[in-house]
Amino acid sequence: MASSVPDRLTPRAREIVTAAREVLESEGLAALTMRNVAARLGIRAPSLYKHFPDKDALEAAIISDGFIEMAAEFEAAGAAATLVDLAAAYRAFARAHPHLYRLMTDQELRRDLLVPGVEDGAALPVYLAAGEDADRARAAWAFAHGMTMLELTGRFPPGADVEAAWDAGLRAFTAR
Amino acid sequence: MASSVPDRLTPRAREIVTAAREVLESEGLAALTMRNVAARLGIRAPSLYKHFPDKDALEAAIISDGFIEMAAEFEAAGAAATLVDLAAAYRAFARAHPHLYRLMTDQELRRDLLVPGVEDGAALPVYLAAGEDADRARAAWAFAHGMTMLELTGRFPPGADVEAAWDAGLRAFTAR
DNA sequence: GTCTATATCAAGATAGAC
DNA sequence: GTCTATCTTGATATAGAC
Repeated sequence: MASSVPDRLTPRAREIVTAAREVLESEGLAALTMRNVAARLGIRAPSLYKHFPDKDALEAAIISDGFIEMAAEFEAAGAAATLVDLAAAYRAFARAHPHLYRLMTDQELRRDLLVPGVEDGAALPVYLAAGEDADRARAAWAFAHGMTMLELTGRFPPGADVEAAWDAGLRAFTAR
Repeated sequence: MASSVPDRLTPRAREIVTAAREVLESEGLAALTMRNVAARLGIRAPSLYKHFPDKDALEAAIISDGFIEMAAEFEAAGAAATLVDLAAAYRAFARAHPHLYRLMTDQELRRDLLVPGVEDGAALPVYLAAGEDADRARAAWAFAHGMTMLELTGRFPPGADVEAAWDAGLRAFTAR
């Protein structure tokens, strides 16, 4: 069933965000330029500025979508999802969208440009799964983020058992 | 007491690395350009290419130094250092040299350009402190890296108790 | 070891016409 | 909503003289 929630963006702006997302995911962050986004739509870069004030605004639109989708993945894990469940969803999201993940998490965040509430929407399930212990939730998030980044950047040595490292960390965080 | 180990670099190359390191640490990764490095030495960018084949080689020299210094910090924590001790040293290093830390850890690593062994030299103390359990060592590293990056990029919400999050994670990893 | 001159490329953004 | 033309800036790197 299709969603009937009205889009926060105009139809043309939505097309631009879609194109930008495609450029990002297929060619990486360095390729996310106004020229490349425009080219994917068959237009010229200056035309984009009639729909977004600058590149930061376009990036923020992509990032907001990312948080909304991440929150949806967490919700799909169920209201009773454990930290282990959420870690699996988190890792799957990052592996499915590695460049988007880095855009969302690996730099300063222009919160003033985001759709209000999207960051909290993704964080809340983790907080709940951590027994409403904010410190534990942040530590578990840091572990997942660290594993994800080291995995995405190829920092573990060749032959390292990444699955086993995830398991070892999750065991630590869920031991009693 | 001064070290008597002969430098792997020529004297002029060492001066260039020092200048590059100063640019990086004081102005950030985006400012680490051949022009800026040269300017700090009072020369022009093309002159640098008589000492380093390209920018990647210069960056690799900085990164190699970083690993050597990180290993030295771990050694200063003693042969019986625990994961908690090493985490404190790791965090202190990252906070003292945030831009260097990101250069070292937050991207693909050109291992072919590094001084051989420097990466392992920094990793070994963690492996030992983790009871020679490679999976546990990698998980603990990921936690420390994730906390460090989230801290450096300002991703925790204002008012978050970062110390408490570190403690919560370290407690998890050292619980029995 | 450093210089000038230059090649090459590419980025974000604006003005103003259509 | 898109265009062309342009501004401004700045990056890595090479050739060849001194």
